[in-house]
Amino acid sequence: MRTKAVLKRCFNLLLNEIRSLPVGSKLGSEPELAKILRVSRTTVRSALVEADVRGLIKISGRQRLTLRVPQTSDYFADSETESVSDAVAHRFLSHVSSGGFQPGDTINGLGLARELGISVAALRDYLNRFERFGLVERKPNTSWIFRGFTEDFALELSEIRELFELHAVDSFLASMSATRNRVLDDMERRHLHLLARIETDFLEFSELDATFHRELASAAKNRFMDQIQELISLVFHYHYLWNKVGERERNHAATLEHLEIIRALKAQDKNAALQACRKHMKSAKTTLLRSIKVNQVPRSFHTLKMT
Amino acid sequence: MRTKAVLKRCFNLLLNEIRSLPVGSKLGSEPELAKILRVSRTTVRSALVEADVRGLIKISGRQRLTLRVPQTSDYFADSETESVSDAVAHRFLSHVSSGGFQPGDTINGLGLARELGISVAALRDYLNRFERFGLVERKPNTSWIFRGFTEDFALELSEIRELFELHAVDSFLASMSATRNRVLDDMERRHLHLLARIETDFLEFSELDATFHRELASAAKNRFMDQIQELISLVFHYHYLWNKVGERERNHAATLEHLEIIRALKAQDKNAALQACRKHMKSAKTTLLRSIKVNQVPRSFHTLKMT
DNA sequence: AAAATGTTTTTTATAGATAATATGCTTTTT
DNA sequence: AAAAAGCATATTATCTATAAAAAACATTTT
Repeated sequence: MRTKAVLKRCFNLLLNEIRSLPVGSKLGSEPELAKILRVSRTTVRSALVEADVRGLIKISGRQRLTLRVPQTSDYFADSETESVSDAVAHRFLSHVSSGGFQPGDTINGLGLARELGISVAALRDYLNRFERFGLVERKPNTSWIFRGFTEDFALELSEIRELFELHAVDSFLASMSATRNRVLDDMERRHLHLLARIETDFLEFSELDATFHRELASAAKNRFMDQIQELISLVFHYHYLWNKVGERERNHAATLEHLEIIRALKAQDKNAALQACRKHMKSAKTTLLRSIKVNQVPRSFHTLKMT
Repeated sequence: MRTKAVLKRCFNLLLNEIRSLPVGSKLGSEPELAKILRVSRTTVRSALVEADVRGLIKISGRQRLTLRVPQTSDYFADSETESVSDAVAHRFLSHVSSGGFQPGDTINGLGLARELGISVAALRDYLNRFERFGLVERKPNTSWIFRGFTEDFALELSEIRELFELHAVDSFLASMSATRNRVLDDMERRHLHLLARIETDFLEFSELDATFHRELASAAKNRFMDQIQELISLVFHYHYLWNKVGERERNHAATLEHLEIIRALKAQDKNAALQACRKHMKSAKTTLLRSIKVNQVPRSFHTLKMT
C-alpha cells in the first residue's frame, strides 16, 4: 500500500503557508491551496484536517483560520516525506558509495530489498529506471549486475560529455541574445565572487558547477542530452562526496576554467570557447578518473573480507 | 505468477537439437544441454520430461534417446515463448504505430493494461524501461504521458545521431587495423552487391543499414552511444514500417551515400569521410522527418473520432 | 452563474503471494 | 575423483489486493 509521503510533504508546505500569515488570518480556498502546493484537492483536504486536529488551524464551515505559529516539531521529518522510490535511490547510492558493491557483483534483488526494507517490486521499479544510467544491468531470469563507477564508465561518460559540451558551446553561440548575455554576465559575476573567497568557500563550487553546465546545456535543447546531463550530475554529486583530496585546488582551477569559457562566449569567439571547453573537459576527466580509482576497493581486499 | 515462456522456448530449442541428430541417438548430459540452450538445468529437466511425455525422446536412467523427428506441430507457437514484457513491447509499439496515441496524450496505466491483457505491474515495468527512450514520460502520482515520435523528437535524435556518427568516423580511423580493413572490404562488397539489384531488392537495405551503422558505432565502444544506437534502430524499424513512399529511391540514394563513406574510410581520408557522413546524416534526417509528418494523425481528426 | 465544498469513482504506488526458474548441496554413477 | 543426476532452497516474474492520491461528478454557497 502507498505511503503517505505526498500528504506529509503537502502538510509541511501547508505549515510554511500558515507561517507566512499572521495568526488568525484566513487561508485560501481548497483549489487555491492545491495549486500552490502542487497536489490534488483531495490531499489538501487531508492536510487541512490534519492541521485542524493538531490545533494549527480551525476549520469552521468554509473558513480556515490560522490558530498558532507552527513550530519545528510540527513538521514531519524529511525521511517521512520521501517517496519509497526516492528513499531507495538514496539508500542504494550510499550503499554503492560506501563500497557495498564492487563492479561486476551480482545484485540479489530479494536480499537487497530486505536490506533496504522495501518490497521487491519497489526495488525492481527503481533498478529498472536506473538501468539507463548504465550503473546496473539486468540479466533476465537471473539477477542484476552492478556495473559501477569503473574506469571504463568514467572514460565513456567523459567522452560523451565532451561531445555534448562542445556541441552546446556551438549552439550557445549560434543563439546569442540579450537573455544569453545577461546569463553570461551573471555567471561571470558569480564565478568572480566565488574566486575572491575560494580559499574558504571552495565547497560552494559544486553547486555553481552544476548551474553553469546546466545553463550551457540548455542551449542545445535536446532531451537525450538532458538525460546524460542528469547522469553526469548524479556522478559528480557522488564524486564530490568521495573525493576530498585536493578539493580546494581542483575547485579553484575549475572556476578559472569556467571563467575562461564564459569570457570567450561573451566575446563570441568560437574557437577560443571550444578551446577553453576542451581544456576544462580534460581536467574534469582527470579528476573524475582519479576519484574513481581512489574509491575502488581492490578486489583482493574485498575477497579477503568474505573468507 | 510467471508464464512458462522460458520452458517453452527451451523446449523448442531442444526440438532443434533432437532434429540435428539421427533418430535413436543419445542426447548430451543435462549440464551440457543447459549450456547449449542457455537456461538452468532445472528448465532443461522440465523440457526433457515434456519431450519424454510427448514421445519425442525416451528417458531411461541416465540416457535420453531420441525417438522420432519433431514435426512443426510439436513446437510451441511464438506467442507462447514470448515473455510478458516482450509481448507488451510488441503490442505497445503496434498500438503506437497504428495511431493509438497522439503526442501529449496521457496514458491511463490501468486502462492500457486491461486493453493489453496484462497486469498493471507488468505495464509499469515496461514503461519504466521505455522512459529512457524519451517516448513516454512519467508524471509521479498522476499518469504517463506519451511523447511520441514527434518532429522535435526526430530533430533531437538526428542531432545526437550526427554527433555520434561523426565521432565514430573519427574513432574508426584512429583505430585502423587489418580487421577494420576486412570489415570495410566486406561492407563495400555487400553494398555493391545490393546496388546491382537495387531495382528489385531495395527492401534488403534496411538490414544492411543497421549492420553498417552498428559496425561504425562499434569503433567508438561507448555504452551510452550504444543506448542511443538501440533507440535509433527502434525508431528506424518503425520508420521503415510506415514510410513506403519513394522507398526505392531513398534506399538507392542511401546505399550510394554509404559507399561514399566506406571509400573515404578505406582511403583513410578523414575529411572526405566526415563530409560524406554529414551528407548521409542530412538526408537520413530529411527522410525521418518526412515519415513522421506523414504518420502524424492531425489532432482534429483524432478528436472527431472520439465524439 | 461562478467558485467552493462535499462525495464518489478511478488510478497510482506499494506490499504480498505464488508458480517458474535458477542456484546450491547431496548422492549416485562412471 | 570427476561428472552427472537428484533434491532442496533461493530468487525472479508476474498477478492480485489495498490504501493513498487524483480526477470526476454533485451539491452548496457566494
